[in-house]
Amino acid sequence: MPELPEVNTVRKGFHDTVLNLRIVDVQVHDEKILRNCSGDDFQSVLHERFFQDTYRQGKYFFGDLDDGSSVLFHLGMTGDIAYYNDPEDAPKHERFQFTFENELKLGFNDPRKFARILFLPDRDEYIEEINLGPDALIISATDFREIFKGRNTSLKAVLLNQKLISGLGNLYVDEICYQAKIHPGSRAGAVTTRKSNQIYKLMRSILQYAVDQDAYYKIYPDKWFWKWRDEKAKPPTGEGKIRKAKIAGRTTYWVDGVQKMIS
DNA sequence: TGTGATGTTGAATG
DNA sequence: GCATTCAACATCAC
Repeated sequence: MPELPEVNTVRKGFHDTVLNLRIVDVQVHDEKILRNCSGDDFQSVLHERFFQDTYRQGKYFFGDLDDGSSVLFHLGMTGDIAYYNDPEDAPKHERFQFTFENELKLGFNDPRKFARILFLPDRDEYIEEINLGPDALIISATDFREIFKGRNTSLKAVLLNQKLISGLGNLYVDEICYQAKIHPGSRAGAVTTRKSNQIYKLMRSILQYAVDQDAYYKIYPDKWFWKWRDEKAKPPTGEGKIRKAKIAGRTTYWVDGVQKMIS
């Protein structure tokens, strides 16, 4: 599920649902996704605290607590948050659960356990420490252009590199490359300023649209590549042929004859 | 039944 | 430092 728009939707739900509600109970069912503390530690640092604000950079979403510390929710591939009152409604792969003062429960669901949950005394320090790149919706056109310069790797590898720009994942990168009519395997260093600006504009419009739709992909426009990501499908315009290959280690689709390779 | 999947990290290799 | 590839994580869907 989660690239920038999906993570933002989860953040927004969290923001609108649990802010300023005191945590009265924490249950950890599986500590594996807690990456820097034990279940017991997690429980004791959160007990009687409340979330005051949220912050997102790329796919990293933070709940900021009333004492200045934060909890990082990185959803990995299958992380999601459910809210419920009846314990019977707990999601199937719930890894931990908060109960708030109004008896509402937050369940963190994650079938594949790729999520990373960290307790952070100082989130800004953490962001700096891991060298997380600027958010894809915040980076300037000028800085965006810089991330390609001198790089011998593929365009796709650069766009997926969270240390250069954060928030893009496999699906949105393919969508951006399709709409920009550029082959994802193009050499990053060969991207011109003109092309970079075009990619930048499309990236912004695609992400902003998805964010505005709460990442509800079923209502994305028919002309988007999204719905056609399938080797056997006909390209959206009827022109060219859909291809599939591994690029930057990820399954990549593009339309041969429409997306130009630059090298 | 086997395969691959919206992600990240660390290790090993060149 | 840069780039690539691989394994690891655990479950589900086709």
